[in-house]
Amino acid sequence: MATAASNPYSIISSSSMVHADASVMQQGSPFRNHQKLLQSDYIQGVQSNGHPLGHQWVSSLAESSPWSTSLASSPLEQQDVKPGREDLQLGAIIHHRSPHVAHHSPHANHPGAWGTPVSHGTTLGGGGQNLYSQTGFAVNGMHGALTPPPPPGPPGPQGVLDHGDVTAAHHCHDHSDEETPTSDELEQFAKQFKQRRIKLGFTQADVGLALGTLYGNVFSQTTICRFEALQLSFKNMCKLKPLLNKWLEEADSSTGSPSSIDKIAAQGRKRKKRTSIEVSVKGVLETHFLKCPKPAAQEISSLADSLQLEKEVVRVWFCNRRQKEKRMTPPGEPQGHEVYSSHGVNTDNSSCHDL
DNA sequence: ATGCATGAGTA
DNA sequence: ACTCATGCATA
Repeated sequence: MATAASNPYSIISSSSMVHADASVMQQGSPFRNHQKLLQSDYIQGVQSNGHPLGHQWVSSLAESSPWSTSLASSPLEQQDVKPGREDLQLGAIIHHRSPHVAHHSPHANHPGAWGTPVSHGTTLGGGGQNLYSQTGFAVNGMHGALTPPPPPGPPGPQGVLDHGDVTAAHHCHDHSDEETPTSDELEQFAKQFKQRRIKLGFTQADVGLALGTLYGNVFSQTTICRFEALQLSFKNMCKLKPLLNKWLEEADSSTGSPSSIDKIAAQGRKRKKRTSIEVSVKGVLETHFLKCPKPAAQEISSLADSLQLEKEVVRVWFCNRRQKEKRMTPPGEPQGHEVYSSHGVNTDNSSCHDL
């Protein structure tokens, strides 16, 4: 009975055969002062021909993540090292980094330097790809023949995005970091990255696509956004940083290397419609989360029953909640500059029994 | 920018 | 079944 409040998997067969040319890509607009009406920047899923290029990017990078291991409070979470298995995916165009095994970092970082004044209302998020089959973007707006975004004139109107070094601007950030960066470095890099990205006139989505075009790893606007906002795990940040760093160099120099056009086809995937959970229900869930972040299966069932939600929805909610809590920007807390030494995410598997 | 969702890898 | 990386769809 509880399965009534959800829609079945929406079968969207909107195979919009937009024969729109790639020139419609307006991503190269110098400046989108009009922060509105561009929610669909490139909804023209240029699928001139469905290249059945089926390949997947398995990017399972595992690096040591000295995150909360400084205060001798966390034994370890997912410390795992799998040396040497990065770009053996689809024969990527380039091979970066060397599979150095076990590079433990001295991690002089403190797990409490993650305060970052992110979340400004820049709101130039490009929006999203509304198609399940996002295929062949012929060429990116990088140095393609399309739209080299002219650098905007405004001399640094983004005052807030400026450097806000905690101590001093002394560390040379021109290192091609082969090593695990510290939290501070990541934070600093993220800020600078966003700043430069905006200056260059690229959207987060553009960057994600460019990464795919350049290195074979496509990322969505979401990921880029979360990177800039430091809303990823330390490990994840470390993984993405080199890629974004390279992109910065490329975008900056924009040397005349004809970008390789290797594109990926998309695999049709029917996704469940996003369930909207009412605020009141969310409140209940949060309350339960505080009591027990890891409820047992049966408890989830009963919870779902009382809330009239699918069990799966509740389960996923808790999973996402835990992830959110693990991220560096604690939920509900205004990203200021506060040191939080206690990441009270109890990792114990003890499920609270409350029936 | 973020909420809900998927899936690979793992315990 | 969980974690973790990632993203579609949405606010």
